[in-house]
Amino acid sequence: MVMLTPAEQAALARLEERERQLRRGAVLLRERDPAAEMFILKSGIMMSSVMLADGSRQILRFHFAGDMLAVASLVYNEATETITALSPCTVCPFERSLFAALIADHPRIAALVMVFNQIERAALTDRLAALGRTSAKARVAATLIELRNRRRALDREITTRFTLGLTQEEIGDATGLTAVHVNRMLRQLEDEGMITRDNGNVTFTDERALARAANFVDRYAGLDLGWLPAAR
Amino acid sequence: MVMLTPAEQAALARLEERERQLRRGAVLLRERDPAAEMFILKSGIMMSSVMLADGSRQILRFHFAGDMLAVASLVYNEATETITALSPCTVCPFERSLFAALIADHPRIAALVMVFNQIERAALTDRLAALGRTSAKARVAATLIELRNRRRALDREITTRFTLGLTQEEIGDATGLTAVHVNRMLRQLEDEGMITRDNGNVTFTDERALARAANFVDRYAGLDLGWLPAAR
DNA sequence: CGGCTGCTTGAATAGAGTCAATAAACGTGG
DNA sequence: CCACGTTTATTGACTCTATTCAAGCAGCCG
Repeated sequence: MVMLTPAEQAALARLEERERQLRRGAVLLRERDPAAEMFILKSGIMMSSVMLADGSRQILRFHFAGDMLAVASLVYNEATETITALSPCTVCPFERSLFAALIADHPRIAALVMVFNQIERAALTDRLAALGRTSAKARVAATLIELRNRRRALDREITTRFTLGLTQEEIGDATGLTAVHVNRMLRQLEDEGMITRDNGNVTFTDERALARAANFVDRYAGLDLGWLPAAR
Repeated sequence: MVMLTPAEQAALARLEERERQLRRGAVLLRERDPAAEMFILKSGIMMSSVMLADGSRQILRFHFAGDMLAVASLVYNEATETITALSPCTVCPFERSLFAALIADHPRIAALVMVFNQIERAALTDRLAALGRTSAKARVAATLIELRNRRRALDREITTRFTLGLTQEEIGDATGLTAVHVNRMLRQLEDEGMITRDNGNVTFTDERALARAANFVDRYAGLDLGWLPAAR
């Protein structure tokens, strides 16, 4: 989408010098723990979540390969979110000071980071609107579509069938529902012919209807990167 | 908090060369309209919101003096959010190309913009958790506290009494509730002795209890800006 | 085999929405 | 300054969506 100069590529590569493996369920960073590191997610799927006073959990975001994690470490001394592996993962940790140097030296990379910030902001506000103003069924449908799309972005083989990789409780924590109600909504989507399920996999059987049920908006359409500053 | 060099200050001042006045209710930017401008909010209170297919509205964020608006114009050709004045406002419009030049020339300002992005991200995720996992009463209480705090940040006179400046319907659109239910929750907070109300003003009579009811977290505590690159 | 964890379903309950009617506040033009 | 129309606030009665509680089942792993 955007061509990077060799110098820029080399600078980015420095962020990926170290690697760390995580098993499903492993916690990369826990809310309120001191944190001065950031991470690139190299492979696998992770999530970030927060815990509320009453012990309930809200999943904020799912992370896929290529995402930059714990960017809040730039600004906060303590982690604001818990980051957990949903599948076996590889992450590349780096110091925030290294990142600071990177954006000071490479304004175009700084600009690109802002681009991703804005895309993420759009994703968060879509979820906000979904939680505030859409039905349980719509939220579950939207979650299914988002998971499929992000998986598909990394693996062109994937079309209508994919591995969910989440428990129904996790879907509930992402959508603000109970696991029980998530189950009922999945059943309803199935009964209405929009999806079928077979142990952990979901198949979209009427994607049009599912997208309609989900109030889906594609945030990667309509991107415009023409404003980026010139390479240095 | 952070000292800017004269050159940096001058560069920032260029963003505020033009001014535009808005009346309450005026729309600065409408969702899906083409947009290549950004804005600094100089005075007044605004909100950004999205409209859903069924005509319901979700308010995403309230904006106060000093906020940068429509940052998504950096990345999207069409506005992703509607931005509306909640009081008489003054905004300073500028081209996104001017902003691109600014961050290319002044890495420290680029870094500061990222800081604000992250603070905003934290605010959005707090709201996400509130919508997903807290009761109607908690959401209304949290909204009251947020409005008071942001007003107080600009006007040290304000302590426990402040002007709401929002209709109950607007509070509902921010919290994902109906206006009717917002009314009931305000009444309940009043009956329980946490607030009192007099035409459009709210007074906190038991702030401790209100903060507890709201699950409140102060996101401006724990900031750490030591990582910022050196001035150039 | 036995003990998890996750999935499924039903019945009862609670929290928030809808509908409707009234009252109060506000704004505007005469 | 007042009258009138509009928006906003308030409250009650009823409905419905999602939660809670509970029980049974399936699959997986040591």
